[in-house]
Amino acid sequence: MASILIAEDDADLRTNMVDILELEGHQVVAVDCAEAAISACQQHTFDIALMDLLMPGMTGVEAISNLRQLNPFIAIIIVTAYATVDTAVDAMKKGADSVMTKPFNAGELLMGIKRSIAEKQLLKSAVNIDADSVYAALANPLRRSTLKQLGTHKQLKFMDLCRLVGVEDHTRFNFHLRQLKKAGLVQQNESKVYILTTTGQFVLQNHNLS
Amino acid sequence: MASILIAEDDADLRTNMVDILELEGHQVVAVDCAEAAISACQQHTFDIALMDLLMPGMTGVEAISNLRQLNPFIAIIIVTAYATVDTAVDAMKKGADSVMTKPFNAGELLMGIKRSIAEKQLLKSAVNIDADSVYAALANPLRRSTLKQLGTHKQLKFMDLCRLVGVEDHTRFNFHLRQLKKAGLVQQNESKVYILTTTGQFVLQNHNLS
DNA sequence: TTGTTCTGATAAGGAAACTTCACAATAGTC
DNA sequence: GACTATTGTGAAGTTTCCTTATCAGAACAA
Repeated sequence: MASILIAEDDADLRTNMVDILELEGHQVVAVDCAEAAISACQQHTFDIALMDLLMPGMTGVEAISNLRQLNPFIAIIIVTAYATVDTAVDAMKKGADSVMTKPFNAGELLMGIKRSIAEKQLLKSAVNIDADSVYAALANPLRRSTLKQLGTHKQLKFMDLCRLVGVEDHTRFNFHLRQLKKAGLVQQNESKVYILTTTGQFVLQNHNLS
Repeated sequence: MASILIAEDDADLRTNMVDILELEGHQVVAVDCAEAAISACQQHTFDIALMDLLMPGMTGVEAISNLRQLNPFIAIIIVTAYATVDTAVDAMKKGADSVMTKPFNAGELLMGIKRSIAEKQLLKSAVNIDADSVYAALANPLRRSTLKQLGTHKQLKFMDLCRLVGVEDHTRFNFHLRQLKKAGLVQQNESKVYILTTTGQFVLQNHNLS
């Protein structure tokens, strides 16, 4: 199913995790420290990395930036016995996708894996958008403003949108609106009202347009 | 100092927090539910929102998307007595900037505020970049590739960079490199080697270029 | 030295983006 | 029906972006 990397210095727990995940049909590579995880990531692109927090050498959290540099789309789950709210928050701030507390049973492990895959799936689909046309569309402040207005007002008629953005020449605005449509960020619903597409919503959320 | 919004249904704790923060010179607005916090955010732009998790009506986490839509740069701290690792991770996934556990003393509260301000400061400085030129620069796949290569190799000479990106015509590549320089994403150090600027590094981290 | 590669400036021409103007079709209003 | 605001299309024209070609100084090897 998924390609999973495990970094865990406790040999017993490690083999246990490998067994659980392989039994479920996942392809697993297990190592005993963060440095080995990084080099493993250089040779194979994993879907998920389960990183123990405390290991000899680098911690799991410290390795996050390295792993993500090698593979931007890897889901990183920090696993630790000594999880407090503070350590969990810190791990998330540093770029972890989730935090699991030891001990956990097989069901909890598989559930965590499943959820991470589902969450990454959203991002994967958003990456399939045409970066060229999206960036070109965002290069214009008028179009960024249009996207933002559509984000707040959800659905708007042509002239209302035009006035909100502050363009007096409607035909000029029409040009930019068509550019947004062509880039796949904006669409018209059945009653001709303009709304954001799903990619448009994604872009709006992730790009902090200014 | 900072403009802070507090949403907390426990009246005693609320006035206590207000006292602590006002004593430190902050400007504080306090409300008793998430809905009131949202409407307060419509009338004033706060730097920080301290949101209780469990309140009558909407939870603090549920309000996050509303608050952030009204003010993309607000730092949202979820405050709760019943914080587990799971609830903290969930809050972070939903867009919280940090999670604090009750009870806390004045020092912990002020420290949390201070840290959030510092972290947001980084983002604020990155927002000062000229969005027009940055997006225009990113609109070209050759330039995105150049940025990525500079991100991994840290510093590169002109021809090495040119070959890595896969352009045979160096003068054409030179054009795009200059565009990147003009957009403030790339610079040359004292020995003429090309490196990313801080804004370049920021863009590379936050934009998941494809 | 001579030649070669690296690094870059400049100018010309084409392609794409953007604006503006002119003109319709439609819908709603009196 | 007459009138107006809305929602477009299409064709100039202008500006900006991008490519290509030419040349030239600097670094470096033989």
